[in-house]
Amino acid sequence: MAASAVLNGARTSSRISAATRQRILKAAASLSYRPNIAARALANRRMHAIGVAVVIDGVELNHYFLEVFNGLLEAAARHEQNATVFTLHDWDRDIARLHGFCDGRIDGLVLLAPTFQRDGTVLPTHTPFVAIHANAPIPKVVNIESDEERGACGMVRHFVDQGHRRIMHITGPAGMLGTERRIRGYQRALAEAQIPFDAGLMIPASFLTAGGHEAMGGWLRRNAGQPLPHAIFCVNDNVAIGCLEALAEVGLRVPEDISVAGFDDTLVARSTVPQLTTVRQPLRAMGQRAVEVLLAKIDPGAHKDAPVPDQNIVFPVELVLRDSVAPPPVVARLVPPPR
Amino acid sequence: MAASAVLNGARTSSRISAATRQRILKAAASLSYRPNIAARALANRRMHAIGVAVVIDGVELNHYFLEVFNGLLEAAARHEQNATVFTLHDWDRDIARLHGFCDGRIDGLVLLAPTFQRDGTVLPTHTPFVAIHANAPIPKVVNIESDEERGACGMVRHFVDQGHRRIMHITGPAGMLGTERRIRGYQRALAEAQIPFDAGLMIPASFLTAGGHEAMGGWLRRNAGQPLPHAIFCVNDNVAIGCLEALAEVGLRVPEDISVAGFDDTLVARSTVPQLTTVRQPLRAMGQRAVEVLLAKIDPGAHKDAPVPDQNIVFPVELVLRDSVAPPPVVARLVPPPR
DNA sequence: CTGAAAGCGCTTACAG
DNA sequence: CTGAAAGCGCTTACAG
Repeated sequence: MAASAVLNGARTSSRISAATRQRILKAAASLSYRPNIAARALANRRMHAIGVAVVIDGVELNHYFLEVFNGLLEAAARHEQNATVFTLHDWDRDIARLHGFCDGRIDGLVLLAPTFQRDGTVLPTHTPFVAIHANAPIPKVVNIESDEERGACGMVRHFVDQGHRRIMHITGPAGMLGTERRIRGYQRALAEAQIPFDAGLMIPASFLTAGGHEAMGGWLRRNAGQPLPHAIFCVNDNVAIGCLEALAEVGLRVPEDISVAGFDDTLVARSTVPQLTTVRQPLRAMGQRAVEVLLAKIDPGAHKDAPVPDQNIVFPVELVLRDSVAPPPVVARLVPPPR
Repeated sequence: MAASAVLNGARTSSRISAATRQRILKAAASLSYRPNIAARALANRRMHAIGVAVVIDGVELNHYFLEVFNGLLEAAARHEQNATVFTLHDWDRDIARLHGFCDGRIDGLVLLAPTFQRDGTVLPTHTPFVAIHANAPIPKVVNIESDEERGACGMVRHFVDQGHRRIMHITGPAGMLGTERRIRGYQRALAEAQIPFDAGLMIPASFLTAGGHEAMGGWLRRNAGQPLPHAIFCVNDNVAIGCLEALAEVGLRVPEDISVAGFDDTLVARSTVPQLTTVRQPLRAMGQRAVEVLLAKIDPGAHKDAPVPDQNIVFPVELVLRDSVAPPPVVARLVPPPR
């Protein structure tokens, strides 16, 4: 008991005499004592570890994940928590594995961009959860999101301010909340500018670079000789990069011939040529906040200053103006023939 | 005892009658029993978790980490292990934290690109380790590396085959093994081609995109009007991207005016314009192998088919030829003035 | 085939 | 101020 009290610092109120304290410290040092975390966890019911569940397919660099994950790791380290990663293949199919993770090895779990399709998914009880970018509300789980509609609307407004009228939108997969919110923002900005919505200028992709490449490349092939859009708003930075690739393949210059914008402001947005104008989501801060909310949920007593919010947390977004957007060319361009 | 035997499958040899087996199974189901991992770990001395220690500064996207980490996660999942990430700031300063991690929460630890500078660093005993891309030998720790010197040599040979003679090398930080091995390969290929080594064509950078950008940008500014190199071999893909940025800033085209190659073949190498010619290290496979070696070290009995090797594991590298290398221009170029 | 018992290494009332 | 004791939820000889 005395050893436990001394070695754990002032966590307990019992008073230990200086003499025995020294005796214990010396013994611990000479034995190079290290507490066993499993035993401590068993007694405490606290692992000081949080889990992060995420779908990683490994096909393409997931910059989104890396940014959020960095934030999670930072916040976890700051609060002396470990972070353990659970990779899933599919949110619905792997729901059983999710239950398996909640066997005491973690104190709480961050669901990173969960897309449960089945209604009434039963999450493990007794394990606190928090979600980031959840695709649909999850009962009793706070979701951390950003004001994507406003971001999309702001970017399209920026296009309009630059003089663009024929504005294309490369969307994400159908049925995704992020996809829908961007479309709403896109349409709202068009309506404000009294630009009629043209369904032919909205083409679906995935969230991947390859998807953006295919979507844009295909459209260019099908529309050779037709008027080129003035500007393209892409559902995220990866898709924007794929779009840049497809445009480069037919010899179009960005932003001289056509403007392109992304969404997210992952670190790649700065390493494209030209650097990408995009909508910044504070992904790292969102990851940090997720950890803080989760810890408050795990131990409300220790986090009275920052209690668990009773509704979703919406982070603001901001436009990041770089080099991939410029006023449209004076002479309207046509789609060049495939090379 | 019976419950444990039944619920753990055939792990033990004791025979349980079908009747009690059913009774146990039914009870477990009706209670929706989940074993507590901490208690199991305490009894077993096995957490079924491996740790990954890595320095992440968070300033720049670490594609290298993401690739290796993906391999680690895949292999860990395949062997039913969790992977928990420990982020360090500095290998030497955080050695105490490293000891702290070895408190039973993990069964073994992967050191990802450790750079211990102090000699005789004392790693925790009783915890199995494996290293990837260690900067120096660590006693009793298998290191997983690749044949970087051969890769560097091969890439510079490729330059020579294309007709390049003035070949620049943007190196990594001094004192790093990876830096030195690439320099050795670079110099060997030059010697083979009887191209005299020119110290003015070897400029140091970091491992980061910003480092490549600065190094190349600075050199171009200092050498305006001088002959331009034919080709540039960069210490890794990130640096190559920074180099591409700096070249674009002064209006140089790759590969028409100058050729550029990277090293690693991280996924970004395919998303630059032009796509990057580079040396492929099988980073994902190296991550996977690290897990396998570690598991064999943790439990040699269960891995008799793949015992722990008694020396370092060296993966082969290969040249990946994309679009950033071409024969040099017919008319020699000069370094353009800064814009 | 079955189950009582000890032990894994901690923490925490609780009684001196 | 101090320390014996029970308990966290498992596993594993061991004795019936």
